[in-house]
Amino acid sequence: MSVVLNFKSHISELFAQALREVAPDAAQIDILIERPKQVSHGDYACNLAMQLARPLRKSPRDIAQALIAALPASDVIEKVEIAGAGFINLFLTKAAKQAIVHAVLHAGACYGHIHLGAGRKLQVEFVSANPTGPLHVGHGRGAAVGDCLCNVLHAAGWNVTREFYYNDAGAQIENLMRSVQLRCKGITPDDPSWPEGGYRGDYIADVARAYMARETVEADDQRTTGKGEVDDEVAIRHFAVAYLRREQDLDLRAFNVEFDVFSLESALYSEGKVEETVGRLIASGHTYEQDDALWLRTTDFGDDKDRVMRKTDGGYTYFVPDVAYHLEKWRRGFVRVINEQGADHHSTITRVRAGLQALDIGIPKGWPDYVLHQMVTVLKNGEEVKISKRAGSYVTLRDLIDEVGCDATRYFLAARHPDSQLVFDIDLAKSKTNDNPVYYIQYAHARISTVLETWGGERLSLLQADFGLLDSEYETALLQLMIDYPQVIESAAQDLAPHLLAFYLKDLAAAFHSYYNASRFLVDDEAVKCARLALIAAAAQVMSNGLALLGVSAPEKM
RNA sequence: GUGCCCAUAGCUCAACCGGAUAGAGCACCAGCCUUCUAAGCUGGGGGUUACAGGUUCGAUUCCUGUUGGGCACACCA
Repeated sequence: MSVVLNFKSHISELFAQALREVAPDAAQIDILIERPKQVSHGDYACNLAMQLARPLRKSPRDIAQALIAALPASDVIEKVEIAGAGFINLFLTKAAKQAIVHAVLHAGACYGHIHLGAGRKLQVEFVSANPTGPLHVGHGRGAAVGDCLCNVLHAAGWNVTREFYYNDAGAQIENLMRSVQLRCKGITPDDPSWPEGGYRGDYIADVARAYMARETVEADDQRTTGKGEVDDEVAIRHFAVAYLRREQDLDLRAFNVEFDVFSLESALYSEGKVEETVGRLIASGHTYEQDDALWLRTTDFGDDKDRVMRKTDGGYTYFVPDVAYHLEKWRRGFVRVINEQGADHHSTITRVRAGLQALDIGIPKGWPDYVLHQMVTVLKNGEEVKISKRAGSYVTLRDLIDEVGCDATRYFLAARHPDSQLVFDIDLAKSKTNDNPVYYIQYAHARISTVLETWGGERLSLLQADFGLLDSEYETALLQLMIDYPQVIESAAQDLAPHLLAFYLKDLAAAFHSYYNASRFLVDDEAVKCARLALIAAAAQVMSNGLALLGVSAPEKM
C-alpha cells in the first residue's frame, strides 16, 4: 500500500476533489481538516458540509452525504461517518497509522523536517541587548523564544540567520563609559558626585579593574586590550563595550544560544547607510521640514502622528537608523524577517514599517514580522524582584542558569505564549522536584533509553518489526501523536509560536508514561517485543527531535 | 487622556485562524512498586471562559462597550 505521511493534506485533497464535483461554484472555499478532541469522532474531521449549507441552501447532512459519495477512494481511510450537525468524521486504517513507526525510525533526526520554507532566506533578530550590563531575565525570555523559533523555522525548511543587533555609540554607551571612568578613579556610586543616570552595578567595578589591569577581552565579534589610562575615553568606551559583550556571549553560550551575525548601529552611520536612507526618504516625497526639524509623514502609513527624523540639533532620532538597518536586511535578500523583542518596544513597529513603506521600493506592508514577548516578573522568597539596571539590582540570566539549570530555564521561558506575562518563580523552578515539567519529558526519554539498553539488541533490526501488532489503545494514541508531530512544527512555524512544541512534547511524554505503566516491553514473544520496542524507540526519537528544537537535552539516564 | 497586549479551575497555563461534553500540571482526596527508572500511573472533586450586549446553524475564539492588570506614549535609545 502507498505510504501517506501527511494525512491532513491528503484528506484535504480528497475533499477538494469532492467539492469540485458537488459544488463547483464554491470551489474556492477553504477546506479545514481538524483533529477531533474525542476519539469517537474519528481521527480527522471536516466541517465543509456546514460551511456549504448557506450558499447551497441545503441541509448540512444532505451535503455531507453528497460529499462522501464524491470522495475519491483512499486506502488509508477505514470509514467515513456523518455526525452531529453535519461533521464528516474520518477514521484511518490501522495499517496507515502503524506505518508511522517505520517512517520515524527511518528518518531519525530528520523526522519532522518539512518543506514549508523551501530553503528561502529568513532572518530572526533577537536578544539585541545593548552592552551596558549583564543579560537579565527578560533577555532570557527573548533568547529562549527566539532561539527555539529559529530551530523550528529551520526544521520547517527555512534558511535561517540568527542576528544580534546592538548600539555601541549612543547616549547610554556614553553613560557606561563615564561610569567605568569614575570607577577607575576610585569613585563609587555612593559618592555624592556620582551622576544621576550612572550605572551603579558592581560589574562596573569589574570592568574598571580589568581595564586598569590592561586585560585582553575577546567577544564573539570583537577583541580589545585595556589601556589602563583613566583619561582615554575612547579606549574606555571600547573596552567596556567589548568586556560586556563578552560577558553576554558567555551567558548566551551557557544558555545554548549562538548567533550567526552581529550588527552594530555605529556601522550604519560610518558606512553612510543612515544618510542614504534619509536621502531616499526625502526623495520619495514623504518628508517635510517644520520647526527646524525634518519630519517623516508616518501618518500616511497608519501612525497616529508624524515623527521627527532629524532633530533641531542635527542628530537623528532612533528610528532612522532602525529603518536604515531594515533596508539593509531587505537588501541582504531575506524574504522574511522576524524581530523578537520585549513588548516595551512595540511602538517601533509602526515607525519602522512606515519608514520602509515610505522608501517606496516594493517592501511588503507587513514586513518585517514581530514577535513581542510580555514582561517577566521574577519571584524570589515569595516576593517580586524589581529589575533596575541603574540600581544594579536584578536577576540575571546567569543567576537563573546557575540556580535552575539551562534545560529548565529554557523550557520555562519558551513554554508559554509570548503574549502573556510570565511569572518566573525561582524557588519553584529551583526545587529539583517533579514540579518541573521539563523533567517529565526528559524522564520519558530516559526510561525508553533504559529499556532499549536492557534489551541490548540491534536497533536497526526494529525496522523489520511487525507493526501490525501495535493495536492497543495506548499504542494507537502514541502512533497518532507521532503522526501529528510534523503538523506541530508547521503550526509553530506559521504562527511563530514555539510554545506549541513544548505542549506537544508534554502530551507525547504523557502518552508514553501511560503506556509504560500499562504494559511491559521486554516480553517473551519475540514479535510482540520487537513491535513494542520499535514503537517506543520511535517515540524516543520524536522526543529527542522536539527537545533539540527547544534547546533542551534528551538524557539517556536520570 | 491616546494606542498596543492580556483576563479561562484555588495557583501556573493550553485549547489546532468559529466547531461536537473547554483540557493539562501543581494543590486536595482515594488507590498502584519482589517486574524495563514511583522524577511515574489510575480514579475523584473543582468552570456562567472578568462583566454586558451583538454577529450565526454554533463564540473562550470575531465586533462594541464596561471593569481590572501590563507596556508604550519626548526633537530619549
